[in-house]
Amino acid sequence: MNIGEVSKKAGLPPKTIRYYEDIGLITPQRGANGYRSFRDTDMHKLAFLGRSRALGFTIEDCRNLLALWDDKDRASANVRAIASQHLAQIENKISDLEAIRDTLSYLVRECAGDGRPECPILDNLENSPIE
Amino acid sequence: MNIGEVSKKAGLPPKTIRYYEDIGLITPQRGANGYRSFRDTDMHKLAFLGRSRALGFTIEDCRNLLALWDDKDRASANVRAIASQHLAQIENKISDLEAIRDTLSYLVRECAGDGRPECPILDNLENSPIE
DNA sequence: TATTGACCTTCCATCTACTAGAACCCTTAT
DNA sequence: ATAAGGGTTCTAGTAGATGGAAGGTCAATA
Repeated sequence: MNIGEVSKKAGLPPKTIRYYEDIGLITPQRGANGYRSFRDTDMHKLAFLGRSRALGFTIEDCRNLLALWDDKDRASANVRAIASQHLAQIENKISDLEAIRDTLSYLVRECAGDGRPECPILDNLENSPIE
Repeated sequence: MNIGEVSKKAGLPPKTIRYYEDIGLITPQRGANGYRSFRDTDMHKLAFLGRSRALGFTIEDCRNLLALWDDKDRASANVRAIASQHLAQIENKISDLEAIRDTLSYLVRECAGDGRPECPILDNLENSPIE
């Protein structure tokens, strides 16, 4: 399989696939013409990577998850540790964003948004936080 | 005021302040010794930038907000447009993260997390999404 | 056979918003 | 004189790709 076909099947752009090879996540073989030649295992890895990245795992997490996936003697505890650490970070990020959202939506509500210069949003950014 | 003092007052690292000068957000004067010499307006701008960034506005948004702040003939509609666009992005990001959080927390709950190799997390990453 | 067009290759640059570090200058106190 | 603690510039690196240029390959057609 050439990169274009793999790209369609895995749902990843060719550039991304080449990048993943660059950083050692996959190691496709090469044909006589120099083209990358992907086997099924490469495809599966790419699909795995696509889903891991879609869940927000970092590349390094993906690398570790991929290694655990390959290791049939793994302990699921190791997988779970990575996932729950990531989950905790997601939850923190959600809280942060919710706080920002609350402030922003309050300010947007307060702002007349017309032709006049008075603006609670700028007032807030100029002075200390609301509360 | 030298950069160290401004750094403490504005709550921004000196490196960041120099970077903000580099990209043209502030233009402090220089003393005879080559040191940056910050005036009150620079301080206010930096504080403004600190709060804008804390609300997640991009540097380009900050640049525009700063220009509107300076413009006493501004229309608050322009400020509100920037803020509500940003708010919409925040809300989208929150939704995305919540979906990820739900998937992850389900998978983490399902995984035994012991010494055995069986792992619903890896199973999910290997195959299609849960649902 | 020549050529077109769709593929593939590598390499370098760019993006965001800083941050780390090296090498060096200035000021003040001892 | 020298040492500490400022300040300066410069380059390079971070994460995770993405864009574009310059060129090689392949299958089909005129």
